[in-house]
Amino acid sequence: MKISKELLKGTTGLVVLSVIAEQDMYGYQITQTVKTRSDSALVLNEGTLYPILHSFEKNGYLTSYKDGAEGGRERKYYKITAAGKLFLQTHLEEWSYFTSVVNKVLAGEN
Amino acid sequence: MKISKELLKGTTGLVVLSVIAEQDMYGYQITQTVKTRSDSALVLNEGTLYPILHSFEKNGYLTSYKDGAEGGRERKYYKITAAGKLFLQTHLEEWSYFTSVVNKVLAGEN
DNA sequence: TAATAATGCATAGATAATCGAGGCATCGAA
DNA sequence: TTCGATGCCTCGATTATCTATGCATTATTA
Repeated sequence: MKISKELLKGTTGLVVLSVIAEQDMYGYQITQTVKTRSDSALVLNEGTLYPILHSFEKNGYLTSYKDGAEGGRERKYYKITAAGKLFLQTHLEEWSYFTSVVNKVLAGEN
Repeated sequence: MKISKELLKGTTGLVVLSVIAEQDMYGYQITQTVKTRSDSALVLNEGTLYPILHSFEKNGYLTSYKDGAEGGRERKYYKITAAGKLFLQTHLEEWSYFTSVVNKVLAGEN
């Protein structure tokens, strides 16, 4: 199923930070991880991902370091910081609350 | 809890059509219904709502008629069409699928 | 071996949903 | 009579994301 891009707005940063929180990752790896886990329903465009990574690093939610995979080519890994974990926690709660509230409205409950 | 406006993007049309599907409503009534049901978490700005109503009417998902509440002031009511119901059904499924997929990625499942 | 696909990072202009602010009118209550 | 709530509407600004592009390396395959 194809998901309208408008629905995706606002969740991209959450998803990105969430997968990095599990383990250090580089950009391309993040796009593939998200794509695989979502059965290709969520596809992070590079034009969306890289600006987010840069802004998160600038805001102190991520740090980055270069590393080569056993003599292979160099990649830029991102690692979540304490501030990033706090930010993630806050936005996970926000996401949960948001979906419950929307579902409540859609269900016609008062 | 305050919800970031970015999260809201993409769900606004769905919410609007959903409440009108239950009963004919006028603009101001829609904002109040959504606000009440969401415990003030979702607030539809008029600058957001009215353009959506107009575009839905233009696209054939809604029709409108003027009516005065027992000699009271005139209001512009919106009514969902068959095409609107189909559109709603499709987007309800999309919303459901979207939240399940995001939750799956956030949960770290493969 | 040469072409092609996949990997990998990055930027720039265009798009579009929403916001914030404003305009205008009616109605009921203090 | 003034003010908050109701009621409809428009417009410019904001901003997350998209599409397209550029460039380099590595693996595959014809």
